[in-house]
Amino acid sequence: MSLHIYNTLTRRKELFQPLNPPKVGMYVCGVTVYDYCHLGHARALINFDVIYRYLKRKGFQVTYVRNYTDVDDKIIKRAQEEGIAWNEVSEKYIRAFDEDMDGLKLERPTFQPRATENIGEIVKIVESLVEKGFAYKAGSDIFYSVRKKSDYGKLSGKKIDELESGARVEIHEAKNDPLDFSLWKSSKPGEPLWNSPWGDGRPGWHIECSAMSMKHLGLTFDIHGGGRDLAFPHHENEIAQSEAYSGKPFARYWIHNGFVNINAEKMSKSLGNFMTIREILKSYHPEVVRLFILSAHYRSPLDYTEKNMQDARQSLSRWYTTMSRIREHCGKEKKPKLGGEEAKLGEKVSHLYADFEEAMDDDFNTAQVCGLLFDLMREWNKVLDSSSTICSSICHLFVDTIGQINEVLGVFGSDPETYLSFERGQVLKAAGLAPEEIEKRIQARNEARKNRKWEEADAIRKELTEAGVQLKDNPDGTTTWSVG
RNA sequence: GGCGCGGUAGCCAAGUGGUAAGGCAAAGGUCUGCAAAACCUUUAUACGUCGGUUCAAUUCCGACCCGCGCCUCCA
Repeated sequence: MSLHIYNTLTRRKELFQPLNPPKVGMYVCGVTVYDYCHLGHARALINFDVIYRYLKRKGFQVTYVRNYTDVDDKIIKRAQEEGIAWNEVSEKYIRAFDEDMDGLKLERPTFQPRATENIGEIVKIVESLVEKGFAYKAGSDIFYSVRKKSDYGKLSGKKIDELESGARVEIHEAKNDPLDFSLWKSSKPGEPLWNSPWGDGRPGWHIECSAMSMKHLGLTFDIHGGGRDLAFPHHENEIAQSEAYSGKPFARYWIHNGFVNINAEKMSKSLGNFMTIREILKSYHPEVVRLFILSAHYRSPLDYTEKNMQDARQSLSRWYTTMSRIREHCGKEKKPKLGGEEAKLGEKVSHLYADFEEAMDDDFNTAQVCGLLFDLMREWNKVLDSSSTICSSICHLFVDTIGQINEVLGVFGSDPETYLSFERGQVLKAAGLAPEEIEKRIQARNEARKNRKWEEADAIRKELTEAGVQLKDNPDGTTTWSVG
């Protein structure tokens, strides 16, 4: 099967056929750097990270561009509130964004252009739009005229007249039409400014993405993505101005991810119901965050609750516990023949990659991949429980395949011990316990057990359990502990 | 008001024109001094409601109800 992508433009899943295979150009709208990013941003970032990685895995040569919007009303407002320069604000939050990206284990895009570094390109496009009659000067501002092209609204399925009957369009007396949007804004005193044929000013919001995408990917390119909320007006306006400028189709496949909800409502800055990425990373391993996000399909709404996060954490702990068991068996001797359960497992393992690919080819169905993996986890535990020797080729094939899946999802493929000890560290830190302390308790408990003082032994165990530490009495008489 | 998306077990969540992946939670069992972990079994007469098409629909079509999103900055 080959890759099919749901295209917002056609509202259908379509076979993905790049313009110039094996090259693929992908542009994703980044963030406006005026504050810390929240989980909603993380979802978009992680989804497109996975899409980028999967396309590469499929053998495409992907040029991935994601911008920083580093000049904007909100940045200026923030700077004024804090009494600092506007670019101090943007610099600060670009750094924060980069830290969050690393925290979430995102791969860096091929290019991460900033609006302010592309003013020349922006001015050039605006000039051309004015020349061609798609844009006009009103006062010291330049506006794009939405009625100059008949297909305005094709991405979001909206019609200009219907939009205007809605009462929420901003009234700006300088505009010819309420839906016209600014390409270039004149600057007020104290605001950032660049020279232009229309006087000092700064770019409007939408034009930067047109300029930066076409600069790096060409006039027509393959994939353009972002959150659902960007489809209108941002992406719609990008299409209008870009196609008016180039006379060619702009992006061919439009991908939009769904929101992260809290109490069935969209997580957003304005509602104040958000969790920043850095807050979440204080309590959760990055892979837990990735698993939480990837366990739902990217277009579905995703509910953030503490319980759902804990579920993801627990699933991942179980996963790595099993992976740890499997690795132990990897080195063991080879058995010539496979028994019933083991043969069944071997069968599943052997087509795991194909199953993974089939799920991903179907519009990046990461939720299905998770199901696949947890199903296999049960199979493994079953075999591991019943046999002390496992055919090592199955172990190696499995670990190898998981490694490949991990390259795409950024989950499931870490060293199990590293992951589990991280989890241990977090629980211990929360409980204020040191490993040595736990060992001491275990010894005390085993002493009590030896003397058949069960009550005393159980009291110690209960104490540790309440601190989040689980004890496990092994068949060989030793006691080990784990968390979560 | 316009446009769009979605309603699957207690919860989260895939999926299919021929009677529903996976996870969590719950119950019973194996194991254990008791536990924990792991494994086994059980847990949706059925996928919002009502119609229609069909030999057959949860899956297609229509209407309706409910939720959400966009139409203003927003991932």
